[in-house]
Amino acid sequence: MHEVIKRIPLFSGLEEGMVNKISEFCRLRIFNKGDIIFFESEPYRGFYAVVSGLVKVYKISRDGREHIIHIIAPFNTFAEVPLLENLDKITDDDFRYPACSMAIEDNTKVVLVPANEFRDILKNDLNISLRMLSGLAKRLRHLNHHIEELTLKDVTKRTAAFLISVYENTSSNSKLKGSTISLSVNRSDMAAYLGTAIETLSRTLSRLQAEGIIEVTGKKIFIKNAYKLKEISLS
Amino acid sequence: MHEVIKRIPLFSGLEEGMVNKISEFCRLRIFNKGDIIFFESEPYRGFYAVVSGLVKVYKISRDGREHIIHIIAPFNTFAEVPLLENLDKITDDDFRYPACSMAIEDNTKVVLVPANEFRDILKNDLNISLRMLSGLAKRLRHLNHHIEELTLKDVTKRTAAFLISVYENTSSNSKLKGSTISLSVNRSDMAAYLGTAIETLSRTLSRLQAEGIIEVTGKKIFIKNAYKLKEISLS
DNA sequence: CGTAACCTTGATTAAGATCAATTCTCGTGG
DNA sequence: CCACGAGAATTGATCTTAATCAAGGTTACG
Repeated sequence: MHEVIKRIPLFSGLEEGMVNKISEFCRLRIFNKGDIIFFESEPYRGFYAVVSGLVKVYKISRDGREHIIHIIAPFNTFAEVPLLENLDKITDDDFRYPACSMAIEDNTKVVLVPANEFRDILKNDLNISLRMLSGLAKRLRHLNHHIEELTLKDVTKRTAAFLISVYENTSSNSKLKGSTISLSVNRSDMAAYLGTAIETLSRTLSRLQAEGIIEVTGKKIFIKNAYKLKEISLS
Repeated sequence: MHEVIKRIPLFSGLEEGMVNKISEFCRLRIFNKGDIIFFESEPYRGFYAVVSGLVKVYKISRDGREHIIHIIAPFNTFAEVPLLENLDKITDDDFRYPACSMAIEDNTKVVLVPANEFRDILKNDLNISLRMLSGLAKRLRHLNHHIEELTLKDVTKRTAAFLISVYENTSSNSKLKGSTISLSVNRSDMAAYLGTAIETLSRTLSRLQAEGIIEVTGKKIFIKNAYKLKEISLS
């Protein structure tokens, strides 16, 4: 556990004593694809850090539609909000998870950081508190961006932006010529993240392919014209 | 300035010395309706707290459509993200505001909290850092909720939810019988916040009126059936 | 009062959701 | 190794919501 904790940016670089202290009360949990990590409104236990695999955080509407708010990659944390909103409170009486989360890959490993124990540390450690601030600020920026995309861009632009972001985060060195990205999510999750229907996403990808910008083979997508794709995403 | 600073929740209850120190480098600014406080991409100076009046934080699309991310009421802060994202950095070289903001009432008073000076305080004061954490967490919850509304609910439900939230935050004691709320924003801003067009919003309000749920008179709206309105917002 | 900004209503259009039918993919067992 | 079947993805047809275009009506304020 010690080694795992050290790899989480929120904790990495802390002095050994502190890492040990934190490691003591954290718990490793393993989930398979489709397993629920927590439901919305479930009593709050603490926040999580993904160690390996992939996790989605999402909301479900009354009529069963799903919207994915975040897709959490390894070494990122999620579900800190209920903890931080109520730092004063001694007991966490009625805190609940504000969304659902689910593993979307088999053998997804996550660390549970229990609220009560961590709160005590946070309230006495400026360093950790500042790290959490940075983390939350990044999350806020991401959400702002997500809202901007959803409200000001159509499905084609959002799709292009999504592909470009995967493309740019895939650190392939030869980006000038086309390269292949491999999506870590299926169409259903991609659509739920982009705020559209599976069919609409499918059509959009087909159209981008017909226009010679990408080449789709299941979860592998060959980016033939990154420049044009970027142009679409920004328009 | 001292008295103003003390009324901002982020700072209230701090010891006098600290309040004085902060007051020293903050600057009060006054804007009229329609005045820009900052543009997107403008170099970052620091964050703001609204003292009186009303401020909107918004994004503009390429083709000129506007989406309002937040409407900031007195004594709340905005634009902290660039400060917090980069606490390590000594100089804030290339930090920019990630959205635009504008006063939407005449004589809107805001306090500018300069980034460099405040960063030094923040990095040495656990108390303030914890307060900022709570503030950001609340902001995150609000954004999550905003995204949920935008993606999972239609315009009618979003409008109902907006009216109900104004209704519930207006601490009129007699909520059982109908009561009148007075919107602080015009139709254009309300539509931009709800992610719809002015005309669609207007039609939606007319329909709710025709159904006997509300009674519209400009910015005054009489809530005739709060229960039904709430029901719509949740459906 | 007069004018400009704001709001409402009507008609039309467009984007995307939904319903329906194949087709594709991939893991499993024969 | 191949055939099968279930889930995933694509494609087509149609419908719905809300955006856009256009024209009046209201309100606020000098």
